Amino acid sequence: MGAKGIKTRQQVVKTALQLFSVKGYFNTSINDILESTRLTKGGLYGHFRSKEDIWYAVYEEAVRIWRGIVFKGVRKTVDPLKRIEKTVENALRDYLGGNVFEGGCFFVNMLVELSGQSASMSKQVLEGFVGFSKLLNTWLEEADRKGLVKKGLDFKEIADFLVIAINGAVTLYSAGRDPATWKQTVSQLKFFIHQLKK
Amino acid sequence: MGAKGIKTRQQVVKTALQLFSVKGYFNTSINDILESTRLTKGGLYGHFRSKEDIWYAVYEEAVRIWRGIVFKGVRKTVDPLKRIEKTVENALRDYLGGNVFEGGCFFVNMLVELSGQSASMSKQVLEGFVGFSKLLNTWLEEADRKGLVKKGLDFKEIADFLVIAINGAVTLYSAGRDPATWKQTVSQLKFFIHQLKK
DNA sequence: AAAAATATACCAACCGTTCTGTATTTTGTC
DNA sequence: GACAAAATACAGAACGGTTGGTATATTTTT
Repeated sequence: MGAKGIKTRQQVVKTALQLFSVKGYFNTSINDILESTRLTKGGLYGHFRSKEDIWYAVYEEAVRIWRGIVFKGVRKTVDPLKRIEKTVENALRDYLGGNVFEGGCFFVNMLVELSGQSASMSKQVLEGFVGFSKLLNTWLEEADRKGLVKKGLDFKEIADFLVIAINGAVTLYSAGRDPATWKQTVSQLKFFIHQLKK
Repeated sequence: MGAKGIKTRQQVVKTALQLFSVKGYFNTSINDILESTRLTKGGLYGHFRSKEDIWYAVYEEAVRIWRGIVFKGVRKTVDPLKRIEKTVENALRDYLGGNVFEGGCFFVNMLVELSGQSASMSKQVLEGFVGFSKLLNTWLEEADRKGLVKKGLDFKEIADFLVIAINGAVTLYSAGRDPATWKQTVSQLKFFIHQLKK
């Protein structure tokens, strides 16, 4: 695979990512991708074996982008509660509010569309969310070990709730495009996290 | 329009509602509806002018069903905070957890799929959510007038947050089908509402 | 018999995919 | 660094099947 091929392949992935996020997977046709990339069918199918194949490549790219934004400046944050706060803020203000994907959040859109349609694809997305929740969970346990939070909290439930609230903001912001949606959620979740402190 | 016609029309709406909720609007074909209803195209297009026309009828039916479940036993609840609590519980336990629509929540699914695709259809769905939030808002103001809640609360923000959290639970429950998802959300939101009290 | 409901047959446009042929790069050899 | 051989990248036509929708004929209900 030469340098040229890699470049056009990346271009296809980049283009398909935006198209999938706006139009959805099923309602984005191969022709849509061809028109946006100025490729032809032969060119496209030289890089990907199928439409589903494109989706998996797009998913990986989306994860790469998402990680870069959501975990920016997070590793160096020592206080685990501050780290959670920072991550939530990044996810809502910079990722969601930053309109990184034209159609809102690629992952939520795909999760909703593919649930009950493609077991393997929706599983892939769902595992991403589960992994995110588990990460928040470990940070909560770290806060517990450091004696920063109240006793008797259900960390899994709290981590899940954070992910749930973020997801809810995504669905409404994607539709209404009112920045108040994610701003309010940041504010409410900061308050929520504050309530956990000792 | 005779009795027979009304009956088959209702049957189409009922069937299409389930299909749309599972497969989505675009990925449900007219043929899918025909196979499930054992009708033919001529029969179907005698009742509806277009696929979009079917969707609007389905939307109204979905609202009817949703209202029946979410507001069950709510009107007779005098305490506005209890009324909110009851509504949230109905929405998560009976509506979402009751698997009323096979594919999860029809409204959230449609909101995600139709945003940026059909302005008129997604607007219809979004207005439903806005209306729900406004209703919760009026109940919060009622609670305020009765001196039941703390001073200085942003009622719109709180009402929006409740809707957002419910929506987030919907997306994750629809995909994972783990009842813990909505149970945890009920628990967290009850706690959240409790915090508002004087 | 009139009216309503449904069936049949058909359309042009589009779907994802595969095929063959042809440029265009990349690579190995000198 | 020049040059041919090999590998890669791309174009474009064609495939069988499906899409939403329509016009007309037939059956069923009233």
